[in-house]
Amino acid sequence: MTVRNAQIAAVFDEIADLLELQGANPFRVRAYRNAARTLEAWPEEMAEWATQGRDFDALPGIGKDLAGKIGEILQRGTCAQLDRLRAQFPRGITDLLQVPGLGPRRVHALYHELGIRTPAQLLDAARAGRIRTLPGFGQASERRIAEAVAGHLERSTRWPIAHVASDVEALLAHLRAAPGVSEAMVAGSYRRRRDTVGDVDILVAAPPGHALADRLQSFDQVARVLAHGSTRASVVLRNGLQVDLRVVRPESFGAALVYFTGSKAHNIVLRGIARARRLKINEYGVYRTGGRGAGTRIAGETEASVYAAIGLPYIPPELREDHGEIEAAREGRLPVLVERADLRGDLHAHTDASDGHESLERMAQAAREAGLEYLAITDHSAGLKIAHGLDARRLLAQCEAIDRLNAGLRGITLLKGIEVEILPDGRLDLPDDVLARLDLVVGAVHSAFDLPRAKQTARILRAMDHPHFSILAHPNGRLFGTRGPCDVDMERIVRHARERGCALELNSQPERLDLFDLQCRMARDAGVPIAISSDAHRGADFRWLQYGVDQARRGWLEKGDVLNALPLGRLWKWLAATRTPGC
DNA sequence: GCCGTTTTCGGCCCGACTGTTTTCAGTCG
Repeated sequence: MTVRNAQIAAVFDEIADLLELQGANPFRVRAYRNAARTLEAWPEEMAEWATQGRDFDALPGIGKDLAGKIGEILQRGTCAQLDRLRAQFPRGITDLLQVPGLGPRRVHALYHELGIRTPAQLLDAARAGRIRTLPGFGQASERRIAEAVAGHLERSTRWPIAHVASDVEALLAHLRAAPGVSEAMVAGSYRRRRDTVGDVDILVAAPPGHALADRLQSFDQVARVLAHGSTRASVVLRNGLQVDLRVVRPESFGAALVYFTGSKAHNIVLRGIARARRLKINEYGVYRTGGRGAGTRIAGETEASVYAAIGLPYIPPELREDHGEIEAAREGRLPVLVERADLRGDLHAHTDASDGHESLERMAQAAREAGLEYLAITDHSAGLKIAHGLDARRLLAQCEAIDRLNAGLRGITLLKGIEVEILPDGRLDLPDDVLARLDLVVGAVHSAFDLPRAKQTARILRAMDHPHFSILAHPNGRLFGTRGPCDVDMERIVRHARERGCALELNSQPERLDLFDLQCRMARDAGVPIAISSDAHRGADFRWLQYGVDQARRGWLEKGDVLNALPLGRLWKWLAATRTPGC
């Protein structure tokens, strides 16, 4: 059994939870949590490091002790310390920590005073009126806990970012229209353009004493109010999304934007740099802490002023994860991130010939209106029955139709392609002589998602070895809310793509956003081009490209890393070069 | 438990809100 980084992180998180319940030194708890976050985000597997004899304490935040525990977890799947801690607490008690409003102290009290060890028992106790009897708890606490547990048991915790965009835009417009508001922006993971968000943070610049919490509550989508003070408020929208509002004076807007955009890890590093310079960063600005000028505010109106105050250039929000961006900023080697306007074409789209909803002509027109110069038509192949996939005869007929259409099109060129099924054994779903007549071949897995890692990886590697293979579509197969990613060895796939000279897709559909951000970075580092593709099934879907670009930026991609940022002439050359010689 | 431009010990980000407190602890982000 190979132990993955995510499993090591889960062990460290559970240790952290149990140490918290035990009342351990909070900084010790934080060390475990930091280690878990580092491992989750690290692009290379520690199991691989172990076979290479590399030392785990080369990871940031991992010292001798945690390095030893990583080694132990790789061998046993757990570690002695976790075993000891588990023996001291009832199984599953850490679930209680997930209930909003319950932290370690209160869970400790609930367990020791009332014997509560599960969310269901907690709900029973709250309804029976037993919680209000505990010191430090009252009737209000009891009611809120009951609501939180009931909500916790049913609520989905994250949304694809595109699913909340219309609510967010409407709410921003509602807030901006309030008198006295000079700016309103989204912060948090939404602004960092993560693929999913758990809640939405909105920041507003307005004079002190402004009744913005009331303005928030008057938004017609608000279902209930969780909290409201003079500078903060939290509400839950009708769809269950939590929105946190913060109000600051205009002169603090930049500092507050840095603060609430995060990530938390990024901010902690910024504060460390500030401390070393005898400065303090909070949501109101950057302040001197030592000498005669102590307390003087030296920055904060803009984000750039905050970064400049600690000697750094502006860092784009998508990079603020403490994944090396601060070191890069210090050394002047921040990437110049790709932008939507850099995309010259789109290399994955469907028509009504398979499961798309519009004709060739309409898709071509919509692509041109989206500012694209070329569009690859890549309908499904026959193996995907549910999508009415194309067999060789229908595909060749479509090729002829594209040739005829191209002859009359202005401002857009259609490329002849296919999204061909990668069969479970790694063969492609169409004959070689048919694939040879296409401009590009996009290969995709739509079946046998649950193959074991070695077989799934070998299946994809074999498909990539096909002489006409161009791009691997949605490489993980994740469909948010439907299925998780396939178990594949992405490092091997990236290495193989480099050796084979083919590309990986970053699928821009909001439920996919696949490649993931860290994998984009891995591909970039390996020199493998990425196609940011819409996978459009109707003309309106070209708007998804923005979400793909957002994720590409999180993966540190520059224009030069993106295949469809090439002008058409250079794309033709790339496509010709990627075909294995002799075919 | 980690770490070093205050350095191998003594720090570790910091402020707002809530509830139950009568001055603050717990939780959250």
